[in-house]
Amino acid sequence: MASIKDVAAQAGVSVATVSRVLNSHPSVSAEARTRVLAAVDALGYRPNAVARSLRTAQTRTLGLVISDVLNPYFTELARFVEEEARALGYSVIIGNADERPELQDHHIRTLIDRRIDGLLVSPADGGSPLMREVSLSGTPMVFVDRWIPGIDVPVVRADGTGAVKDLVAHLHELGHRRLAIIAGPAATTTGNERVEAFREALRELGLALPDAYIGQGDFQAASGRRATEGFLALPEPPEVVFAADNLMALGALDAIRARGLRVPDDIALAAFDDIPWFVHTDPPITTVAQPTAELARAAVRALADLIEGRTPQSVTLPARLVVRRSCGQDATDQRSTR
Amino acid sequence: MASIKDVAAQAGVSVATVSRVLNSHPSVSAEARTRVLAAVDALGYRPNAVARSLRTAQTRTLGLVISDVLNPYFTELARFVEEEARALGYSVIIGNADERPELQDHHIRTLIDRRIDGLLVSPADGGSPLMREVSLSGTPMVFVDRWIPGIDVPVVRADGTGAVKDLVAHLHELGHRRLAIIAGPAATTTGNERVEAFREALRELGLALPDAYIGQGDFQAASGRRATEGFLALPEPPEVVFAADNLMALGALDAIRARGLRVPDDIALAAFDDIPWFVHTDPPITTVAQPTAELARAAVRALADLIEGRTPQSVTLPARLVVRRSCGQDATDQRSTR
DNA sequence: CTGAAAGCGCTTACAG
DNA sequence: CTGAAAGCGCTTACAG
Repeated sequence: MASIKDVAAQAGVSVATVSRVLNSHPSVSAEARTRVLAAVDALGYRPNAVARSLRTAQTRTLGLVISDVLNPYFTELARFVEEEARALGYSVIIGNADERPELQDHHIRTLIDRRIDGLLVSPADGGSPLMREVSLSGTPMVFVDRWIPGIDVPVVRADGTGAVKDLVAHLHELGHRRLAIIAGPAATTTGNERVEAFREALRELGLALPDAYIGQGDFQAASGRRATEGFLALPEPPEVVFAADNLMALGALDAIRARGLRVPDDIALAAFDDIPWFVHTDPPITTVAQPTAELARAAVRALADLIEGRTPQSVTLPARLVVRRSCGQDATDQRSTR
Repeated sequence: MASIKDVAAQAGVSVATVSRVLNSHPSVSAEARTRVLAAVDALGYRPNAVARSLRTAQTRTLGLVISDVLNPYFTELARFVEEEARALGYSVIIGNADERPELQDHHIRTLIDRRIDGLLVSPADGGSPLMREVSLSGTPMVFVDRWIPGIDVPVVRADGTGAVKDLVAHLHELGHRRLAIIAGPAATTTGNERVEAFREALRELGLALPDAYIGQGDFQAASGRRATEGFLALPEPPEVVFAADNLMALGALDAIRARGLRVPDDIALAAFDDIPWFVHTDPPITTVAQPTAELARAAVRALADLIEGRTPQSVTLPARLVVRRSCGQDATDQRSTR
């Protein structure tokens, strides 16, 4: 592969001049510029990003550590993150933690070793010592979706409180009184917040959330299945199951089917996170939808601000309720809402 | 961030010795090793991967260019690719082409500029000049899933011929005679092969595949919707629609629902690519499943072989039919197959 | 076993 | 406007 030296030789100038042309430095004669550009073209020269990074101490690369790529919510988030980063001139390297703290740390390590300019993370757990260390070390860092109390970095996330309240009101209107939730890991903020929003919304309607109606999940399908099996084995099973993410909802559906029950006739189901497939499940699933694209964009912008020395903003965007048919519907409202 | 110089100073040795310890070079005294390790620990030193890459001319990084991350098939592929790569000591950087050739080229460029050790690609189109150039330039490269005739690199893919034949036999048994397909882009190998396998299977049963029953899609949901609308508007609509990937099947479902028709009573539906949600759609969808994990592993191994100077192997793995309920079922076979 | 030195491919103050 | 030189943080032949 041709190096800057080859280009300099071919153009009959110094490597300094080649570098100036490549970086559009103003003080280069038109003639030198032409000769360099011709040489670049002739040799098919491409600057070595590794060398450039070593010299400039910046990689124009962002690290994105997400808890589970297979979760469509995070896949979508990752896609929009890359899109916005590209628009701002950054590449992004994704690290998938598979909801495993040690894998998360592995990726953070690797990313830091590669000297990424900044880190976007949706922590898989309550936060490892490494994550705290990284934030303290001055590496620009932003939390997206999930965050860790006590680590002082900008947070870009959705607030589901209002939407969960709307959901509970919707369920109440449909006559449901025994509502259960499959929670995410207690160590994650989203795991907690969704349960608390749910509990609070129930309380306002004078409904209780007994412990037996709180299933402990880990945002993965299998845990949704297990939790739902637990609910169904109860002497008085709930009338509604609310899964705190889309994968646990998938598991819940599995469990309900396996029991030979039907949604919403035998039991209602709602989920957090809207995904394209929810329109086509049997029945279409009522969900709390997050503004994924906007979250991704705001997170990237906050990180770029931090990297480039501007003041970053924490952002909280509201989630919203999308009513479909999985919780039942009353006779007066036969239209299905997309 | 501490550099190798700091470690050397702290340990009272030269940077050469530090480097040797870090790379477990045999000829280092036990005492020097201890001192270096202690210094590394004290300083929290991590080698700068950028500098190391510049010096060694290798990045221990693989590039993976996929045509669409939002397609669950590719998401899963990417996940397993990263897993296997990690096991072999490589990181992977994913480039998402969104089925757009120019975006694909952008990612290939960026990846090459970063001097990745090898490139895994599932081409979004018939292959750009750039892709050919890269393969010729000696950059280790392997095609996965899709490939480009005339570019001589190892190919790791699934062969759907047998499974498509099984599918067509299944459809024929259920009494279906008018079968349509939503094809992928003609420029992609998977786009072509699936149509050809389908056509051939029909031919063997004495059935024709009229042009009107071949919808042109692009592996995205919207195209599946359009193609299906076209089929349904035909004077004699097909009895079965076979979508050549899972996203077009999603679009087909959209179109069928919008028309107020039901699957499989009014029209049957089958798809290529199995994904977890197909179990929970209404009805569960009959598909041709690819051995995604095995494909990913074989592709990474082939690429590592190429990079490390061994002889890589092209691999073709069979896909298999998974029968569910979206094509109807006869009275004697009431069990639903997972 | 160890260190001084060269060099990977760039960028950038410095001097002219 | 231009070039020689230093230096980013490593690794590794070479000499001892």
